[in-house]
Amino acid sequence: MPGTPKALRPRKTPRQKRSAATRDRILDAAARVFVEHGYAAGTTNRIAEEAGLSIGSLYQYFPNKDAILLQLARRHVDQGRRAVAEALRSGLPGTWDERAALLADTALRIHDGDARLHRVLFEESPRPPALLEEIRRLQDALVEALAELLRADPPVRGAGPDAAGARLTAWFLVAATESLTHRYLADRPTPDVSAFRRELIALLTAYLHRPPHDGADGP
Amino acid sequence: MPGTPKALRPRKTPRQKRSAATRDRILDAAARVFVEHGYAAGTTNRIAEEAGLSIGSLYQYFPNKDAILLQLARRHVDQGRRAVAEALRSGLPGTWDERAALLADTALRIHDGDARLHRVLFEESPRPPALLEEIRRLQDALVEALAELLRADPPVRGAGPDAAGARLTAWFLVAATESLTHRYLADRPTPDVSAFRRELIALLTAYLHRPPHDGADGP
Amino acid sequence: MPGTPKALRPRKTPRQKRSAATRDRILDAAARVFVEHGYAAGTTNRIAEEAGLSIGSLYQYFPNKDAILLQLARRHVDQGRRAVAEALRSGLPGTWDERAALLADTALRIHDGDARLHRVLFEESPRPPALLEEIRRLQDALVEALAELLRADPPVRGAGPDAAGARLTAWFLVAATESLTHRYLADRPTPDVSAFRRELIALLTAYLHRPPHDGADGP
Amino acid sequence: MPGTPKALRPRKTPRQKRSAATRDRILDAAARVFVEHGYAAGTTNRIAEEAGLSIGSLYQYFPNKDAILLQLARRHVDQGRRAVAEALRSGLPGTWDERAALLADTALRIHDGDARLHRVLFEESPRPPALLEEIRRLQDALVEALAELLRADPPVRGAGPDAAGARLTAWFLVAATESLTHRYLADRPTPDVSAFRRELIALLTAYLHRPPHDGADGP
DNA sequence: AATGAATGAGCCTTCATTCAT
DNA sequence: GATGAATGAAGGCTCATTCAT
Repeated sequence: MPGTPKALRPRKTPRQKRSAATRDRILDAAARVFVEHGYAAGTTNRIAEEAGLSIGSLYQYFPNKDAILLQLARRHVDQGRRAVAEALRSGLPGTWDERAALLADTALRIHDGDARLHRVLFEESPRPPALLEEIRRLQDALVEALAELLRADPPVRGAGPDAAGARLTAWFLVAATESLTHRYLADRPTPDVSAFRRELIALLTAYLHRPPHDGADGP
Repeated sequence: MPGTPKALRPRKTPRQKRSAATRDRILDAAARVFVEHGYAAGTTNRIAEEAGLSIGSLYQYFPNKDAILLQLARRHVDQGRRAVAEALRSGLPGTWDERAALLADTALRIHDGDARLHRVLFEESPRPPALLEEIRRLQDALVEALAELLRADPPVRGAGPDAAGARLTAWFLVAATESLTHRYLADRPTPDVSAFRRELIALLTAYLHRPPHDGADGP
Repeated sequence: MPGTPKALRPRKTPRQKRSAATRDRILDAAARVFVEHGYAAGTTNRIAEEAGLSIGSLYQYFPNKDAILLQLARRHVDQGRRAVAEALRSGLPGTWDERAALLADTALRIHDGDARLHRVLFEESPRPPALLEEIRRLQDALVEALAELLRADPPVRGAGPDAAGARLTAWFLVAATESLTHRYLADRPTPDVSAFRRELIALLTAYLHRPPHDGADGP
Repeated sequence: MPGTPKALRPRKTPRQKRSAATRDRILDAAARVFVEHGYAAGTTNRIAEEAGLSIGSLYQYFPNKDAILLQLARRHVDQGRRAVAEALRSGLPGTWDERAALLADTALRIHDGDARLHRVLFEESPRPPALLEEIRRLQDALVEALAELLRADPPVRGAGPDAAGARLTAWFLVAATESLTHRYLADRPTPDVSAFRRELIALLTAYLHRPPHDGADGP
């Protein structure tokens, strides 16, 4: 809009910027409060106080407590999505070992410092089905992409897995990576992250390169 | 106990027996209520009703809601402990593949039908540090026993892991088994339990038999 | 249940009696509070206090504020129904003049001392459709009965009104009686109730005995 | 006003004019909002929005919510006053039958389309005593004027009512007209307005022409 | 020991009103 | 004068816990 006097234009821009900033302040405060107290004991008043706002203001930005949680979860999921996208941006590495490392590193990057929040968001709180669906979609996309890759470029020569097998293997890769990272961050069996990382990659690659199944099993 | 003179039987026993039975009834009721409603919405009144008691009576058996939760969790942990003990009673299998299968089966047995309760108990509720400590001790014992076994009978010839390495590997075995079982029960990527079981065992054995690490790693 | 020991039987009876008494205490308190403050400002805490109970107890008897209002309204409607039924019990008087007097007296009896409450209940508060329906049914029944009577025993010789006319006339009788009684109790244009009563009856009988309509009208 | 030198035109007028226009816009908005949502749920923010103003601006025109209500009520009363005045402007009709028709028509005109607002203003909201007084004064004036007319020109030959009687009769005329109109608009026992009008006029005229009272009454 | 009515702190949320820009 | 973000008192309601019977 050239020609419009500068003084007349902004009008809403600074407000919206500030507004967005306040929203984020509330979300950050909520994250901290939920992490410390859990969902049930993370009261809206506490969140408002933590955010340095009155309770009334908080409710001008979010219609209710669950909306805060939902937004927080969405933000979290988005960060995950972005992390995955970014990891893939520069092209997938050529070997499965490198790919396993990438998986581990991405998981570590996503969850570092956020494991407790993740837990509150996705396990302890009332998650609306819409969010659940969104999460599942994200995970499914990842699993599906990995399964496709497993089929196109089988890590074990000769024994390309069938469709269902590839998907299950992909699910195991994703689930193991994420669950173990979570658990590591909660448990800290070693204070040494790189030791954990190395071991996780070892697990993933061993699993990927496992010799073909001979069919014998039983309790 | 026929033949025992009435007057000699301990006065308190029947009461205590009934008392213990009532406690258990309350705990069972609490388990059902927590599973259905979660911790926060699992009110003491609901528990009392489910147990077929008045709320007043419930409070004669437990000083407060958290005590119920604590007891429930302890019972759950005990069941885990017993399951592990029982698994070992008849002697450990001779091969690591069989041991991996035992691990997987025990995890499935412990959590089947109880995953939601487990979740409520250990993720959604305010867990007192004492309980956390207890859980950790149990897990540590398991991890330590496995580590010991790894050292005494290394699955990979020639390359016996050092002490710390053995413990980390043991932690991975336990954590992967439990986490993946959990996740499977929540996600159900396959409706077929035995497919999951087979794959989990494959993962564990592949990890156990992995070729010695060559030291090269990095992002 | 003859033979049942007296001491074992009552058990619940006294409780229920007390329970019902408490309900009534709450309703009475609510009536007073609503009359004094109106619906919006008649807070549940105020009602509880007026009833000499804690807020928690109040909510053990009613699930929410509207339920209190609804119950109060129903009680009021029931009283009206009973008043009407009772008025008719001893048989309807034989002349329309006496019937008009009965109508007026019943209205006065129903509303005396309750006009403000009536207003709060039926005009100022959120009335659930169910209640509205109930009220309307009661009024319709009354109107319909009167219309039937007007047809069977026309107050004006020769000019029996048609069906629709009878119903409209009946509606006017009922509405005028009730509305004017209400208004009188709110306005008190005369402190003398019997003067009002006389005039109301005069209005009703004049209306009943009005000469047949000649069809000419217009603004 | 062409020709008036700019410098001479009163500075304040345009502002005051605009100010008055804004006030009216707010009142109109309030009327709509109150009609749709009732008093309690008719929030000031909603009113401001409906008026196309910011909440801050609204508070520059009215000190608080009740002031809006008061002003609205006053405007409503004024309209009533004006309607009555206008009805009388062209001279009172010569017969009581025509006067009854005028009464009915005026009531219908005043309330048509406004019954809900009337209700909110005068029954559902906290009316300050000052307003109540004003309303009562207006009604009293009307009643008094009618009473005077009844005395000066008694509808029933020979039996001119005494002072108190005339006032009571006048009150009945006004109250019946208004109450029944209200009730009709809320109840709609006939969808046909003209049928209602005819019947109302019949009631009023029958009442006016009632044969003199013979003094006998009783319960 | 059992019962369940009673308690009240505290939660989420609304909305009239103020005030910095 | 206008704006709308900020405020916080207050309301409806829940639920762990107590206590008279």
